[in-house]
Amino acid sequence: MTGKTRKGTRLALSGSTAFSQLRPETRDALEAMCRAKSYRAGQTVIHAQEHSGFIGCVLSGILRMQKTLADGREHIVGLLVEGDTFGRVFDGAAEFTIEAATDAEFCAFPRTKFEALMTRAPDLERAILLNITNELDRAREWLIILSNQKIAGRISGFLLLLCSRFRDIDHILQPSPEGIEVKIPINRADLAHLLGTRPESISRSLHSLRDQGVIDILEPDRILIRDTKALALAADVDEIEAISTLQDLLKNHRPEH
Amino acid sequence: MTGKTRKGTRLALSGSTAFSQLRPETRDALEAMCRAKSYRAGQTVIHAQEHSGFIGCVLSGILRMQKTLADGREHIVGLLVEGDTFGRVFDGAAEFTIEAATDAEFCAFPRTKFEALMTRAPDLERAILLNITNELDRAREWLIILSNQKIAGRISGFLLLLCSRFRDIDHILQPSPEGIEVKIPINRADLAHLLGTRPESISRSLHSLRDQGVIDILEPDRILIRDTKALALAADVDEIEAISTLQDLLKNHRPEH
DNA sequence: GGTCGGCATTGATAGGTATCAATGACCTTC
DNA sequence: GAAGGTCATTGATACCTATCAATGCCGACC
Repeated sequence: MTGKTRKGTRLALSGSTAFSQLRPETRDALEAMCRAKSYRAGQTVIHAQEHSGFIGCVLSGILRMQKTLADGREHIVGLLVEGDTFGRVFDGAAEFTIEAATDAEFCAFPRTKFEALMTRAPDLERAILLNITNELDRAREWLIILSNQKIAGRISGFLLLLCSRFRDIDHILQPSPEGIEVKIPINRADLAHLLGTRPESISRSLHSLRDQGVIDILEPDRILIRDTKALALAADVDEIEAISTLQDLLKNHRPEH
Repeated sequence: MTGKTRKGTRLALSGSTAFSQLRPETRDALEAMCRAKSYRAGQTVIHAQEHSGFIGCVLSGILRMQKTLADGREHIVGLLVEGDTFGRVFDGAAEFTIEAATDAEFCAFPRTKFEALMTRAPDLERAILLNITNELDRAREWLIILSNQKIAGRISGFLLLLCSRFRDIDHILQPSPEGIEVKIPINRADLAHLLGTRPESISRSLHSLRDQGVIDILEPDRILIRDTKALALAADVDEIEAISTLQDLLKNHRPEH
């Protein structure tokens, strides 16, 4: 069991965008202090306003970062997938609750030890800095997507974001001759919370996009993107960069590794 | 002129949340490398997709961070006020354009020198890390505000955010016996871009809030918050934390220093 | 096999917002 | 003082979405 944990962790740390550039010594130190954890869908990993005792790095599954509003509704501010890190370093309590959207595993680094290592290993501190910088850009891209008045536009933006962000995760994205197949990793209610709307509207907009021939709905959570250009147009986003991402995906059309 | 620049910079660096905790040597090094710049309203400071040559720290005025969409519309992802920093360190090109929303001054640190100092001075690197962590939280708070379906709710959230974030900047916030007076630092069009809507809707929602007695519109850009509780309710936000911020403001009701 | 519960979908309706168009207030400029 | 421009506001209308309600689908569980 320990062996299994170690192996999974090593894979995760080298695969993670945050930790891929670390010096071997630093990575060894990280592996030595980490402990694998697994949660079932719906469980809470970190409560908002609580000083979490660890920094986490997702190994598998999806975590959602969210805030519960005064009226009980929840809004999701981000999803965490394999390779993503979470938890605050050198700073106060978490602002958002983190819950498992699906069954999920992650490795946890004790906060105190992690911070001590950061102070000792400049490459780790630099890696964290770069990681947060990217997170910030992603959060701001979300702002753009959420600012789209029409729900179909937000969904399009979401699908495009999945394509650009999860392009190497083949259980989410799967290029095919007919287009790009996207596995939506969360249910309609979560998707609605993420896009600032309601499940009914998600459903209607998705089917509207299908009727226009932009996408196909293979299953409720499996979408086939047919017309990349129309999708980018609906998303009202920088067309050129979105399409180039999608074209890349279609070209790299690897059968399987 | 040099003297004036130095003085302004020193004030800014100690007042800035990002740099307030630095060691004196580090701050001196920063001051030595910085150069004051000023822009007029509407001018572009950094173009999106460009490697900016400097890191900036706002001294006065308002900068807006934005992205131009395919159809020519612009969406604002954040505002920068005095003490805020901008520009990317150790990473690629900027994702967003930065423009002066009002006449503005900031001090610029040459990127290469700044990065060299960061590598040399761990306290600076740590300060930047904490700064970006806070930026990230703020961006995610924006996500919550933008997820509000009703425009009046978004405006309420925006006003509350101004109160919590700019509580020490007295040319923006001014507590009074009747409530809190807020100076909105941007015009209706920018506010609409920020909140993902249109100027007409901003106007209507603002006047609707006035008719309900929640706020007063002293001038188009001067809002008096009368009923803090109703505002928090409209914003659909964590009532307790929002109200406590506002109560604090009303208590500290300093006449002027 | 049958029942229950979660989830996606569909329908009907009321309410809110985008959009187009026009007006008015204020400031700058000549 | 007149003219032009920017900006906030107001009005009318079509469109879109939230909401409530109901149906159908599917897997879990007994």
